[in-house]
Amino acid sequence: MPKDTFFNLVEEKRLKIIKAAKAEFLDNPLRKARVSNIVTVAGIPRGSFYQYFEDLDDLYYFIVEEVFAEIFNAGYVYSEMTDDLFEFAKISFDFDYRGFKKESRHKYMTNVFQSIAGNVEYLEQFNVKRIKYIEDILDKLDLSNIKYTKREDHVKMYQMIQDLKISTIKKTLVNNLTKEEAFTEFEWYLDILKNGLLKEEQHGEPK
Amino acid sequence: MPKDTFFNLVEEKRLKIIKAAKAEFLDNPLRKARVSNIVTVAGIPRGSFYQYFEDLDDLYYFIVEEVFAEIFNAGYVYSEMTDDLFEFAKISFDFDYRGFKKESRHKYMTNVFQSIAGNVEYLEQFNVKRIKYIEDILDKLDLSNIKYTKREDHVKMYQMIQDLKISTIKKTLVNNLTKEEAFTEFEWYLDILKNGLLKEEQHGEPK
DNA sequence: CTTGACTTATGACAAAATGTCATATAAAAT
DNA sequence: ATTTTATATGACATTTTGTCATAAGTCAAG
Repeated sequence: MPKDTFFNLVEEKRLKIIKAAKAEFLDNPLRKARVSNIVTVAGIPRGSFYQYFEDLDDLYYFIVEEVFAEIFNAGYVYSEMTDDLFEFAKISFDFDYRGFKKESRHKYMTNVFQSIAGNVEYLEQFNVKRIKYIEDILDKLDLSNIKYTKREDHVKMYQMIQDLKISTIKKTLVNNLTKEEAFTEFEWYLDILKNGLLKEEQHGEPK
Repeated sequence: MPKDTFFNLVEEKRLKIIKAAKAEFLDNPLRKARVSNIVTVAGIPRGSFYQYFEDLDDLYYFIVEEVFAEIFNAGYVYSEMTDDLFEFAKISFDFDYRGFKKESRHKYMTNVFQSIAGNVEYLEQFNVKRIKYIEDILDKLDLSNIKYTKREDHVKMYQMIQDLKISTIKKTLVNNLTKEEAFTEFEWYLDILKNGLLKEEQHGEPK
């Protein structure tokens, strides 16, 4: 977490630093980002940087927080548009997809994923927020057509959809899929989630 | 790719370098790994390092390759044990899970995921190998109980299972689940894949 | 066995980057 | 006004990287 000194700064200066940092992280994964570039662009002395932040990681995760907050907020907005789980999945897929494709966001988020994917400590605390978010969204959806009824099952189910969304988006990036292809793919996944892989006559009972 | 010079080295020296590198990558994500540590531990002059490798990344991805090759090979072995898709999924989940829990592997793989997760170029070339692997495995399985019949659908289906496996393992790490909990969770996912989320009377036709 | 072409080894070094610290400045409190 | 507290600053020691000129080794051909 940035130090108090940083939060005490006049807004203008604080925003200038954030802007410079975002620019640096947009161009580089954490591994290649440099304090020296940020202070130059922000026009602050090097010493000040270390008055505000523990180190580069400190600033980095602070900014990642901000971006996820934006994403969550967008989710809340979209959850007002439908109460059908799968419809919501598609709408938010659309939003996430476009967010990723907007050049600025896409490169940035790619770098974000790279940098946080294996940071277990960070993931741990992020997970708490994520579950809170999921529960909020679930409250707004009508799940009467779902065969599972426990809250924890619903959370897992939602996470499953979320994972598929992310992996579809990743695949889109890796394989350079068009928007239509990405959508078709995602809908294919949703279809399996709805109806299962097995032929109908083979279906067993849920546990 | 390491330079020819590296591959021309006498085996002993080559292995010493690989060993030192693995130790360094075990302790640190790529971001924190240092050439200086590796050369010290391996007992080679700094200049030599740059005779063998382009830079640290070069060595890193070379070693990652080796680890994935091991994982794939294990998959081939396990695919001899059953021809049922879901049974195979469970067996390989068990293997992957244990691999991750073996302290040495777990920390290492965590770092690996962190470092490659967002490297689109690397993922791109890795993806080709992955699909080759998936197709090999699919050939050994009996898929007559699956409602989808196209090869490309089978590949997607397999990737889906694979993604769930990985995300379950990640969740295990983040939430410190026991082996039993991890298994229950993974089986819950498989159940959805088999039978779907919707109540039976709501099932639609596959497209 | 010697010459020459090619490959490998080595560590000194310039350049880049980090994090610290003593000192200067400003702001707030008494 | 004076003291205390918070902030600003850039020089500096330290760490790390990647390069390069030179030394040493290998090996085939004459």
